[in-house]
Amino acid sequence: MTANNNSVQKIPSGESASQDLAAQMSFELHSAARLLRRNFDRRARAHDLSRSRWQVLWHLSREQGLKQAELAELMDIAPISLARQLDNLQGEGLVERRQDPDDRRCFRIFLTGAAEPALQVLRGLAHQARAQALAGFSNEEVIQLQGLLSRLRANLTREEM
Amino acid sequence: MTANNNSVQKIPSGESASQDLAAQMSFELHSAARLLRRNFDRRARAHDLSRSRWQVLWHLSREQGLKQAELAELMDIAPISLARQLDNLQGEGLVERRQDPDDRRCFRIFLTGAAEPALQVLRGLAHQARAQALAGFSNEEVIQLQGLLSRLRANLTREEM
DNA sequence: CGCCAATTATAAGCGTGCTTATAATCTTCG
DNA sequence: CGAAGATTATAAGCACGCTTATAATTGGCG
Repeated sequence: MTANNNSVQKIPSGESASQDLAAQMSFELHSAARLLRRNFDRRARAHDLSRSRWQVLWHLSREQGLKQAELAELMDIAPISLARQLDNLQGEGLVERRQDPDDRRCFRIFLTGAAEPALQVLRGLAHQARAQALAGFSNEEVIQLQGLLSRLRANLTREEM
Repeated sequence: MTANNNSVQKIPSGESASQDLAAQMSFELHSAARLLRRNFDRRARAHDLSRSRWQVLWHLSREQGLKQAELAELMDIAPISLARQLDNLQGEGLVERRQDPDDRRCFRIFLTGAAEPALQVLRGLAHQARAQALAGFSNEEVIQLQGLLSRLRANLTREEM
């Protein structure tokens, strides 16, 4: 029952080489994303902002007045995940839920004035994190990376299969 | 106290345009990584494999006999996070901890024979997920993406600042 | 030798995402 | 109108990462 197989079979064909490349890329992607997140988190913690908080604030700073479901969709998380974050942020007075006058089921989400200082800090932190991440990248390379990721994302987004 | 500021100030300078680009790229990176993960998870769930499980198995299939701390380092997660996964995997008989003869503090981690079928499934799933993600990508583009991500990762890895 | 710092694994508890289920409300259509 | 189904928010409970703290062991150094 302890018969482990140590032989790491390297299949030599071209097909598998391309697979190996893709696997390595996936790993890089995963890893890069986590490092970026972690890097930002580390900076943010000193300012009492945590990951989910800044994500919500960042999206709200781009567009306010959405209902929760819409915002969640935009952020690409489940509505319930957002609800809890909003509970916290509302508790701290950074956002507010306003009743939609036309539909009593839903709220519209807005930043409060108290959020502005946090947003200022946020922008600074994001700037720092990206400066480190993209050190040595030309503007063109950033565009290139953005384009490739965007295509990859589109591939995965459309009809789940 | 509800004085929210709806004006989304678009600062027009070139410096900020480049910042905006970088911000967009960060979002894409984050998003692409999550979608890839989620896509794989969705496929894997049907086979009773969960994310952390396959990550551990995948790394082990590349190198066995590491101690937990080393494996965790390789996987870029905290040792304690790995410990819980190994508890589960060991409970299912897919991996085993062998006492290191020279250092009674640590274990060496190995796959058992029972892990092989899971690995087979895993490779198939990974193949599918990547095929979807990289649809329409040339081999060169994958290499390009891999290279850019690798540089980004290196930037974030070295000395935490 | 004997003590102190480092290393290894683990425990406790938190944050944040998810799935699944529920209550309230809206919309549609017989 | 009124019942059925969709939509919106929320609740309960799980998965898995993290930080911080603890126990066992090792290794170095007075």
